Amino acid sequence: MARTSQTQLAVLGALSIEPMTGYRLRAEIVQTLGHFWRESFGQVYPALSTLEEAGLVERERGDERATGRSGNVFRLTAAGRERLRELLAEPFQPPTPRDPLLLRLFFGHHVDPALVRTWLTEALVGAERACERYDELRAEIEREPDFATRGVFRLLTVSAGRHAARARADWAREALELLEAAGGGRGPRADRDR
Amino acid sequence: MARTSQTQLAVLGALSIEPMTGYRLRAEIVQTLGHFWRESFGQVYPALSTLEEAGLVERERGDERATGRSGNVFRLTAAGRERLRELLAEPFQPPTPRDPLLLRLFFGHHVDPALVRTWLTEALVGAERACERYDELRAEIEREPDFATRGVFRLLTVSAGRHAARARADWAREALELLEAAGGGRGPRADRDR
DNA sequence: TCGACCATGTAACACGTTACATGATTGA
DNA sequence: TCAATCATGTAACGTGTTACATGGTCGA
Repeated sequence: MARTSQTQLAVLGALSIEPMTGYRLRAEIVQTLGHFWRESFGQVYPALSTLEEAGLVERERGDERATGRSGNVFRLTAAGRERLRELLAEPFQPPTPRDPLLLRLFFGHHVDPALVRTWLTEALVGAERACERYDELRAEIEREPDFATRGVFRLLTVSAGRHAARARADWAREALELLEAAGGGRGPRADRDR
Repeated sequence: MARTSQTQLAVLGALSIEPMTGYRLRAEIVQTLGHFWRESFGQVYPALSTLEEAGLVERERGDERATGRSGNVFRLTAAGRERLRELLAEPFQPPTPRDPLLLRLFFGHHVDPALVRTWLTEALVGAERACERYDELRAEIEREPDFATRGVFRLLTVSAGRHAARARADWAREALELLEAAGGGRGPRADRDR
């Protein structure tokens, strides 16, 4: 139940900014919420139908003939806006994430040290790049006209990403240094423990 | 395919440390990998059966009568150990996580500023507590006997959690200050935009 | 006219959680 | 003897991804 509403929350939220087609909705989610959220077409379209049945969004057909036209524009109804506020007010708990890098790293003694270094280097580079993108994003947002209303909150989500990326980069660098110091750094040496 | 192997990887990895029952396996995953991984019983038992059929793990019955005995102990076979190395060597890509707090925060202008402050305060407190737990964990690991082999890698995963928690706490504090400064800090004031 | 992109939807499948049914062992 | 904990497994459900089928529009 808490889970079901997550997609609805994202969809209602996105439509609260502007009415759009399902296709564009998905694109906006990728573009704007992309660094902390994701939805696939397979979720967006069914969600829109469900929300329509519940009277939370309205479909405006661009044209009436056959299937495959210039797109249905969905807009929030008053009930939908109310529902959005309700969902936002509901309690939520962050799920323990699954981090594939850490899972592998935990069993790092089973693999070639060079591979472990590759993992960490990739993580480092990725995190550094993410940092830069967040800085650019921040600059963009500060230039935007609607800064006073939504801008602050958007900025906060970017800042969260920035902090996380910075931390990840720092960690990866430290980890590389620590492995170097621990002496596992020289040459491939797969273990034969136990 | 990449996904299916994730659970197998976790199970094989855990069994590479020590043979155990499904129940204990799950408990170890919660305890030891808990800050970056999770598996439910509903996944662990089927995974064990699958792995057994594939000859990657062996089941040792504690006792032969009826169902519900003192438990089946599973141990890695040679093939299982090989498979673990294979899985570890396979490429992987970290999925975009879904952060329910950031999703809500992004639409924060729709809700009472006091609620937003609650969200951030909870995030701050939670992250600070996590930091402390990570520090304790580090101390524990450094005292352990098998530090030389697995210890380093375990330490790295703890350090990753520590960095992430620290970053989250810093971010939450900054966010609270920023909202305070932005003047949204005084009294409930739900928006009536658009 | 052709490819890129906009657009809609579904079906199959993979992944994961929760709840339930069942029973043994152990220590208070 | 009673509760807690160890232990096994499944069934139902919900969530989420991928691939496919289909067609419109628009600019090169």
